Amino acid sequence: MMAHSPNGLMIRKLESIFSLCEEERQALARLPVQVTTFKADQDVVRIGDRPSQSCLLLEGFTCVYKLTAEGKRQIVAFHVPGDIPDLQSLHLKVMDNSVATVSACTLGFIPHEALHDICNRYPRITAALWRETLVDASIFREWMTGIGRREAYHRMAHLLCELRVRLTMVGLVKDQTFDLPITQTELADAIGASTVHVNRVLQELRADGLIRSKGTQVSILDWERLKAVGDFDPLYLHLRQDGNA
Amino acid sequence: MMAHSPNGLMIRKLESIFSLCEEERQALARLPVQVTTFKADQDVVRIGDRPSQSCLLLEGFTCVYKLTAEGKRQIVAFHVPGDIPDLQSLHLKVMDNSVATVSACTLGFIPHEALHDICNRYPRITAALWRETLVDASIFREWMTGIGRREAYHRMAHLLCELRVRLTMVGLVKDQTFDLPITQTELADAIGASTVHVNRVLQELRADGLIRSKGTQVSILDWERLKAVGDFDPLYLHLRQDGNA
DNA sequence: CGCCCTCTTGAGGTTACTCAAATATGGTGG
DNA sequence: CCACCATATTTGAGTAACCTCAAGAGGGCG
Repeated sequence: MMAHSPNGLMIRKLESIFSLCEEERQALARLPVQVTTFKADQDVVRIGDRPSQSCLLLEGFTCVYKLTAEGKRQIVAFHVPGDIPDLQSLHLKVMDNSVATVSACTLGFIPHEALHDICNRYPRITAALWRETLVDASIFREWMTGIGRREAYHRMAHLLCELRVRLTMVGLVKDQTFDLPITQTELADAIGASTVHVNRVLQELRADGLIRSKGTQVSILDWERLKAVGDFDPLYLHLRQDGNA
Repeated sequence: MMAHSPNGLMIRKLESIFSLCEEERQALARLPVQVTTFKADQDVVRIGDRPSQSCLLLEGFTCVYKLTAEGKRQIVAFHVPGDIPDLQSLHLKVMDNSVATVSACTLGFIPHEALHDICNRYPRITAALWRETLVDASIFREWMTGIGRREAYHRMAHLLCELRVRLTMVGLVKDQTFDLPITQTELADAIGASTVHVNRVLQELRADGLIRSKGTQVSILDWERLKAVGDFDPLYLHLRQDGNA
């Protein structure tokens, strides 16, 4: 659907943060990226692993999750094309979470060595990657606030708002509609609710005329009201321009 | 109680991650730090602010919090001496959360300019500070997992485990006892529960012989069982040595 | 001594969970 | 193209965890 050159996706992303000079752009283009495809529901890295590479998501959706001793799962993040789900492993040797595909995915693996190399040479690229991890952290804070202090109905609206904005940034939203190949069980694990409750909350959002869904396609029928219901303020995404276009 | 030189605290912290060379140590010692004291319950920075400095916590406890539209508060992090609660503002211009003191505090403010300067000159210091923000993010993930998937009784045990380990790292635990000047309302905002429920959960932890408290002093009576109840694995804190000494 | 803040207790109500089963959907092979 | 299977969604009913409201009991400080 997109992502011709894996490096191109990354370059475009960094360009949205600051203007790269020619030298930086070429250094990024030279990064060795090993492209691999995954089926849905496969672990990419697991808690306890010590990866020697990070993965750039080129196509599809991934999630970051943790399990409790009781075997319950919490999804702490979804990632969309252009994101680097395990960038943290560049500086934290042992994974404290797992990363799995949600849909079929194309991933580009970049050796840590190459990333360290480019960071040592180009401080602005270091800053941009650091910034990426800071935005991830900001999203964690926002999700935590939702899980701790908002009801499930509002959390679901909030999540849909966030996905709509992030997918817009990478050109995956058309006519207020985007593909969301995420099951209700996965949505439940993300918002900290049961599958049954997510089902009821989604029905309520549909009944209230906020969204519509056909298969994996989700359409937002009333963006302003959905934002209001979700208590959604895109500030925490730290976008250049806000994604309301 | 500690922290003679503000810079000393930071140097000791970074030394626990990697060995600084003399030049790096001196550069850190030269960082301009403006020391200020705060009373309890005061905002240090607010959501929406665009700080030109970051603050190093020298004494006391601070928290990071967000508010929902309904006016409910979620505390997403506590910080202990040696932490830099708003280090993120070095690369994210607008604050997406507020930072407040929980107890009376001493803070050292360091201009972003000086931090950028030292980062440009010493890539290993950049890496260490980046790593700090990654550990913060790891803690967010763990808290989110707790709030989403563990019951309040277990979350409270988990939080006490975490504070015990982090305070041990900075020498603030003696005989399984530490000072915890955090009200039950604040604990409630941190674990995503009501004050009433926190009160009952604490009583249960005491009745179960896991902890004891006198005023703001908390003693851990059975570390192994508290860890088990809290489903606590210190992996996510990414310590050099585990804090079980 | 009295005030304010925090902690504690009780009671009733709500959100959301679990268990269980039925229905729909989508992909696959005959 | 259809039958079949696995997976996902939907529904119902009973239950548990937790919340809100309200009021009383410390406890530290001016």
